[in-house]
Amino acid sequence: MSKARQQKHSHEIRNRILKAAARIISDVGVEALSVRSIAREMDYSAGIIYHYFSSKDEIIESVLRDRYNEIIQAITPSDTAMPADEAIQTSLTSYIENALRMPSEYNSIMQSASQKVLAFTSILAKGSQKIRPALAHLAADIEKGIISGLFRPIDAELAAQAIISAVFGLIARLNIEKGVTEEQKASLINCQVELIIRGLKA
Amino acid sequence: MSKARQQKHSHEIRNRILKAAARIISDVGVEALSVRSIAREMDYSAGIIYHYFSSKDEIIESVLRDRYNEIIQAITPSDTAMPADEAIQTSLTSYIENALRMPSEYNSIMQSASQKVLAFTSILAKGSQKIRPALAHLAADIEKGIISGLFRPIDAELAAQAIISAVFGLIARLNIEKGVTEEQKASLINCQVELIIRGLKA
Amino acid sequence: MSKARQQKHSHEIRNRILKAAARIISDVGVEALSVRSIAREMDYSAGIIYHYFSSKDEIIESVLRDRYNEIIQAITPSDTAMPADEAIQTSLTSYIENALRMPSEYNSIMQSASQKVLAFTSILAKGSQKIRPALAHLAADIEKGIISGLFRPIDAELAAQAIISAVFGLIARLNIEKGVTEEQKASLINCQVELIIRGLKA
Amino acid sequence: MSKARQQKHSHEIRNRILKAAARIISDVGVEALSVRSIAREMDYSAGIIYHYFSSKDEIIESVLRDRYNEIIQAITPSDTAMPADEAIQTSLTSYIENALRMPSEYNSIMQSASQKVLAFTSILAKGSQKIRPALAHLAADIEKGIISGLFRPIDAELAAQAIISAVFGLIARLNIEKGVTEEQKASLINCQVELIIRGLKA
DNA sequence: GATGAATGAGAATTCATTCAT
DNA sequence: CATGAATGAATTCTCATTCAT
Repeated sequence: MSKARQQKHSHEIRNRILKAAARIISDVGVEALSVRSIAREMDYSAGIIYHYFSSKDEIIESVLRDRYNEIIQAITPSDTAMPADEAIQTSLTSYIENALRMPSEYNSIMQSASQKVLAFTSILAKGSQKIRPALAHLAADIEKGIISGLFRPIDAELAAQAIISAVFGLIARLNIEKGVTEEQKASLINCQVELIIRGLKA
Repeated sequence: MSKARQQKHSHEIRNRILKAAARIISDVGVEALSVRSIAREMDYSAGIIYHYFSSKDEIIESVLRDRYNEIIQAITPSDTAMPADEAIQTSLTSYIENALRMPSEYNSIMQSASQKVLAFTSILAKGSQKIRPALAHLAADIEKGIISGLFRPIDAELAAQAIISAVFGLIARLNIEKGVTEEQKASLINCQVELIIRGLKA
Repeated sequence: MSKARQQKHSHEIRNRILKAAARIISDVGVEALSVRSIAREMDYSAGIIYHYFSSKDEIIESVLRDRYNEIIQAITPSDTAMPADEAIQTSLTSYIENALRMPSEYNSIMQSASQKVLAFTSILAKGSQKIRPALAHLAADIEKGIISGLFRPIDAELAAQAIISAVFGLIARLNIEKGVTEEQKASLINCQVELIIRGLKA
Repeated sequence: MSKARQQKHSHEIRNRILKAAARIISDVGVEALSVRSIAREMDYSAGIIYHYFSSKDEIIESVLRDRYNEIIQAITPSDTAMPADEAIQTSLTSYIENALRMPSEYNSIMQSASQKVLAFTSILAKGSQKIRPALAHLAADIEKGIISGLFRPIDAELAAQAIISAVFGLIARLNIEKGVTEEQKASLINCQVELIIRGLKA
């Protein structure tokens, strides 16, 4: 095999491992993920996994990072023409929808205290917007609202952090409490998003 | 030993077990709590724990329930004279302070999907205020604000649910992200609480 | 308390322990009998049991001995007027009925290889009839049959041993195989008893 | 290692596990068999056993089934020329001999009330000969005897069930009662087999 | 006489990881 | 590259027994 083909093959296997792990995490949660379960899912032996990853944690981290990126890509720079309040509402709503689509993963990601995971999930430190695009986008929208006079003057990054945390809280609880009706879910989401946006208003 | 003294002794051991469990949960989290670790912490044999509790889960549940009660007791019926916005600010702030004082426990409690734990932590279902005093108190304060004209008309229970979720989200992230300065913490809390209260205003 | 009363009391407690143990063995089998389960059943502490018995095995042995005696008392010296075949049929049938009434105990007794239990259950050694009344009675009936010309000449003790073993085998299997209908049970018993008696006939 | 060799190796280990388990069962009985004891016997770690078997029960069942098959293969369709009484005597005698060669296993098998084991040991239900070859063979021999006029008319399956139970009873007791001399053993076996065959005769 | 605390050994099972082949 | 054998430590829980009080 040529070096290129080998690398491609190697890459493929890595992906299969990640896919298998993702499926398991999605189905039964990170806690129930075992290296053997990945192997079983792939129809491979458990040992081989250590050829591609140095530990189970590395796999988990990789899966969670991917999912995280999928989820936060809902928060993107808004159409410049769109008023800030609408832009934020749109962003938050689709972020929430994304997150609710992968409950197990979202909670695993956002509740993880692992250094590796925090490396891409931490948002609260001052200046975090410099390394967290989603935070930066949200802060930018807030800033836009302030400039346009729609929102009251406020530290935009701080507000963005508080808002993302709030939204995270609602999603996390919705993912944990199983018995909530779809209708109630929608009401809660609306209520919280409205609360946030009104809270920003001048 | 007299019966009384024996009972006292028994009660003490139970407490020591709970304390040890609480310490471990606080140090390394519920996931890492094992019956053996409790025994080790107490310098006892593992078996004896089953003299006092019928299962590990019973211990966990007991610890978490206790901590939960400590934390939510911050949200109590407010002074009738106090304006609703102030009352809510006070409640939320001391709730947050309580929760930040036991980071590991708070997160364990609020992130637990166990039926036993959800039995006292679930808040999102419609009508939850009937069984959740803290939720009821918060909703009552919101209602008071609406009646007094301070707040806009809104479904008080729904708003209370959205607010508690929001606050939970911030606390949970603060507990997870270790490197946040105290100053930044305070700013975030202020910012979120203000956002919420302004969001309620008429 | 007078010495006599004390002894009486002590005797009563012993009996309560045995009763409790008997009930548990009957309900869930010897394997599932634990000292603690006895204590629970009696509403006493586990420790006290060791005041009255030196070990769990001693209790088991005592219970099994009692039950054994109840069961084999079906095999008693027959009415001298009754023909040997009838006498044996009567004996065996009521022995079987007794045994089927306490399935768990009977199997525990007869399947026990413990020295203590074998001390009263062993029947196969040559000369066992000298120490095993039931065996002696059965052998006597066989002898009677031989003398009366009803049965062929045969070593009566040996035949008695073979017969009791045969009957034990049927009972044991009936106790183990749960799905056998009452009708089938009766047929099997009849069939075996008839086989035995015809086998003895001249 | 080649695939073939590996498979062979794997097969060998499985066999070693089964052998070790069989040895322990033979020495101390099924009740005392533990996964750890197997591992100890093999000088292996306990965990590895779960590489080859999914549970302790699977091992037990496998051992018992194997032994059972070895034992009952004594009861096979008889030479058509041989008279029924001789055929049955031969069958039963070699069945007994087989069983006495593995006392502990035989008793474990026949005294087991586990569903898994009963799946191949139950014989008493009406119609069992359809699924139990040994029973069918014995019933066939009885039938042959009836047709040839050697035996009295009798429900052949029922008789076969009663007979196997009888023989089981004798074997079980012989296995339990250790002190019986070889001579006495032989006498008892002869006596019982003769009793049975005479019991069948016309 | 009676309690209940306490131990220590035992049970089955699972798992991440390593490594010879 | 890939396998599967193997380990060792971990898990919860049960139990007979002892003993101070």
